[in-house]
Amino acid sequence: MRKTPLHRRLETLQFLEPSDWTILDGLLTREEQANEGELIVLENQEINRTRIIHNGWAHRYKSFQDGRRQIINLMLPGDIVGFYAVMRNRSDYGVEALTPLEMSIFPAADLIDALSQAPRLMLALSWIASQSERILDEQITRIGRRNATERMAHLFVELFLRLRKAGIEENEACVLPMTQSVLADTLGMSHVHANRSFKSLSRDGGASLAQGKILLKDIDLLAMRAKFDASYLEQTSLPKPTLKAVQENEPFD
Amino acid sequence: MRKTPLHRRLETLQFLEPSDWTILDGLLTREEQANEGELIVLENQEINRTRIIHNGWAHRYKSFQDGRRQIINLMLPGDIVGFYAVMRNRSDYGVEALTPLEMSIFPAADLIDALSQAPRLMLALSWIASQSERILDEQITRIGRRNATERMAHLFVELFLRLRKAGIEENEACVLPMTQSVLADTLGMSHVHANRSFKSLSRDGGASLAQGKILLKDIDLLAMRAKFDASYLEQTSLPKPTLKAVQENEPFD
DNA sequence: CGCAGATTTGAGATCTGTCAAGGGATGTGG
DNA sequence: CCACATCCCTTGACAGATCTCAAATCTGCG
Repeated sequence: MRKTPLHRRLETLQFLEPSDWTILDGLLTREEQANEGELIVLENQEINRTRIIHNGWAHRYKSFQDGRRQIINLMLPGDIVGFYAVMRNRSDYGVEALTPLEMSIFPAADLIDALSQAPRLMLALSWIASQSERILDEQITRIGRRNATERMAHLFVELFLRLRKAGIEENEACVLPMTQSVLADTLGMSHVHANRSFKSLSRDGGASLAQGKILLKDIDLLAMRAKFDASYLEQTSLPKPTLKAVQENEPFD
Repeated sequence: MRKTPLHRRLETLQFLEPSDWTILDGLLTREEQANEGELIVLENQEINRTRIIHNGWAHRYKSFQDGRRQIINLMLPGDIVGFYAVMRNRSDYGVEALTPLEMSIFPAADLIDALSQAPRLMLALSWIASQSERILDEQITRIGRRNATERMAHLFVELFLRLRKAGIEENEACVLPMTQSVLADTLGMSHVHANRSFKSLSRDGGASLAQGKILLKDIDLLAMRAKFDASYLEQTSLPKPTLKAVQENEPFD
């Protein structure tokens, strides 16, 4: 099995044993592709598949009857789509490809089987799940308590760092394949205001537009404008007590 | 072991076997109390305990150096605090008691042990975790794409329904133990504007104030003002394929 | 009573949204 | 190669929502 961004994220844990990798790779046998703009998951539709993104971007969104749309999270290589799919009979969100996508796909129930067999894998994938949850936390904080430019700069820095962690090269991580409307729906603002905020960032030299793509030019500058604190994304290893706990029970202090 | 709100939530699944309940109760042996205003979890501090709320309210928040604060989620009876604590060495958020609290507390690593022993329990608690994630999704959508009054009405209805699912009686579920400043920090607005929005809801008879508590008076009315769609909270049972999958492997169609 | 914290209100400043229109790039068909 | 359509970006003007500041009122409590 080739090394996917998910592999790279999990490798940094230095925690899984060969048998765990084998079980993981057992899940990643079937591939799926999608075209730009394709809907991978439909809102309010049954879901029973889990996907791992190997290449390309997608977004997870909710839409209103009156046309409003909120993008909840951007899904990057190494992210899991429908981790909890087996626990729910309907999807409360949609997922749409922002670029052509390469993914693995498997029945969500297989995940449960794999995790019951391999506690370390369970821990490792829960670690991924916990990261997604922290990213949602930060999205809430960003939208709730930051103004438009801060919000945008903050998102840019987050995306850059997430891409790096998935093993995407720095120069590739600086190109965001999204329109300003997508940006607006992610940040909870109008596309007109998103444009004004973006212009403000590009005037400073933090970002620019090239071939219809957003280019991040000065991450440090963006981080400063966003008052960025990276701690919610940092995690190089599982804490020691955890590592022990998978082998043997730990006494309660 | 007495029947806690968590028990009641899990019971509705009609899915756990006696042995699972035993393992769960094994986790819930040690109790912890907290006073109103007490900090249960400190921001940027080590965490290695998981808590189950049995009684009372708390909130999970992030704060900025300049004093801004965003409440990410309100934690109610039956909710789990620090489900992923074992996977991270530091907490990215704080948790503060909004009322006196009764909780169970145990080392986060014990959760892993319990879940490795009991796949059905793993599934059941993941189901709880997936609900929290959907609630975060909705919080993002609420803050990102709803105006102030819609936001507030929407939160009120969500809280009412969450409390009901945790087995809290309807009349008790209509009393929210939070100030308008807490409400404002939850909804990402200023406390002044929160007050104006609240007044607008109370003028219509949807809510009112009594003894410093927010009283929900007409849930249907609030739901209408919020254009509330309850699907993200609904889930009476696990889908059939899942139930099967825990016993035996399921063929991939 | 008097304090501390919570709610309420007004006024003005600021931010953000809406509407409307123009410009630029890209792709398609003639 | 041009005409045209489409999608995206950009801008201005104005309306509306929300924030900030400041002060008044209210409430529970010692």
